Amino acid sequence: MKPNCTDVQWQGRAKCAVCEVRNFVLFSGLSPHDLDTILQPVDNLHVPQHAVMYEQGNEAPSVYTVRSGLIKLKIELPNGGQRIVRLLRPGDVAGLETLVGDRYHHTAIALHEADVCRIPREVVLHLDRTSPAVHQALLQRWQRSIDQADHFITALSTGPAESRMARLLLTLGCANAGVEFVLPGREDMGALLGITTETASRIMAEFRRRGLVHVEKGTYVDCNHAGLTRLASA
Amino acid sequence: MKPNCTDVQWQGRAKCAVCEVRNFVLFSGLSPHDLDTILQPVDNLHVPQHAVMYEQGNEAPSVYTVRSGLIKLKIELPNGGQRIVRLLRPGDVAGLETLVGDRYHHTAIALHEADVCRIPREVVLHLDRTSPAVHQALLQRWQRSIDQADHFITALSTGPAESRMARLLLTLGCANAGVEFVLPGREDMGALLGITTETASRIMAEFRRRGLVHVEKGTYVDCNHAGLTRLASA
DNA sequence: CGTTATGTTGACCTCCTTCAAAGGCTGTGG
DNA sequence: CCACAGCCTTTGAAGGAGGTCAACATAACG
Repeated sequence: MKPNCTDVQWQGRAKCAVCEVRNFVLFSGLSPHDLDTILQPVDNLHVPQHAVMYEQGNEAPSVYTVRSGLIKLKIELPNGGQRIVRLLRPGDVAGLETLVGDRYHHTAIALHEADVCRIPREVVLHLDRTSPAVHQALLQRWQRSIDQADHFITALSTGPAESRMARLLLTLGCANAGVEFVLPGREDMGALLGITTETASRIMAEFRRRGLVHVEKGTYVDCNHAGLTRLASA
Repeated sequence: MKPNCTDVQWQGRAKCAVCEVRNFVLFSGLSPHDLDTILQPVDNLHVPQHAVMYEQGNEAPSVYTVRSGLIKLKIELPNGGQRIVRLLRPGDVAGLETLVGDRYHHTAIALHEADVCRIPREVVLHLDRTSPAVHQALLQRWQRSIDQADHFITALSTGPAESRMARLLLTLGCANAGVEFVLPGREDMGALLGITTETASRIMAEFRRRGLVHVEKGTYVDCNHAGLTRLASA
């Protein structure tokens, strides 16, 4: 039996007042006092790579905000497969469906080691009612989810596999400079683009041969932004 | 020059108090008095088939609720093509992005003759702030958009074209009984599924040969629900 | 140092696109 | 009323893109 290193780990009560991405996330409109009193029940969690935050169909007691890392939201397909429908980065919110329903609609898994805050639905509902700023921020997150879903349809599910892969790399933050960014495994790429693992592998290999991407030492990726952009719009 | 029968036509001020789908749409929580006073600026519009309600990138002054008919939301692709990212039926809302931004994110076109109510963004924003019921209804519509987008990714953009087409027909309300429902043109089917018009045509022809659907006199469609369901989960 | 997941590559075949042409439906004008 | 144009749909043939199955390599991990 493996050491249980894929379990979500509790890091303690969140210290929202000093949170470095607070202005970025949901509670930018709250006063320091509100932060201390209202946000008591917020937990600060560390999510190791491949750990499951919550599962599709389960009771949904909490909303999560991403502080660092990368989270994938996937949906199980009737035929046993799976499809990733969203990628969440710092500042994004997961589990908003809890505000209008009682079940999670996706399974949330960390693609890359992440830190998240777990907020009970009641806290969010209360803030939504009492703080116009939080309310507005919520609407914005909701809209952001929609925009991202649209992007998955138009950019990652449309056209030949090669173009989609180029768009995925650009979406992941692929820049000319050797900026480190998370490169998902081939299987996840397949689930993101609606293609098979083998095809994902072939395309990545081809990109490497053509000098469109250089992968060094794991996740350190260097890529040809211009070349990928050309492919993306084909 | 054709008679301009594809322009959106003004039908007069909306009479929300007697609207037959009111309980279905946004304002189910309002008192009759509120309906009369607050909803003054709401217009009742008739949208002929193929008419454009609004266009992607344009200034977004209004939200629309669908009272009857079928609306498609499409996005222009960089390479000149287009992709339909959502289908709106009675009770659905279009243009919610106006509440957090100032541009429409899609082009909205009637797939089938429709009746809609046009509501100025300020009215919706005001009601969102003052009526908890409307506020909750708004959140639900937002979530519904997300669920539909997810459905487009998992059901209409995943797997072989034949399965996707089966899922599309089921999504459109294809039932065993000879229920009348709107059958989009082949080109729209292609834009819905991310396949070419020819492939859409071929698959529909094949479905007809196999007795999975019967099309009589235009839009009157009879289909084999069980058979389509089998294909859909393949 | 074997064992197991993950990535790569090849061969083959199916599915889908592309390009092209023909058929059918509708509206318009003679 | 018919002829014709225009649009949508259907169908064909050919080529390419991607799926499938299988073998192998590489890397992670006990």
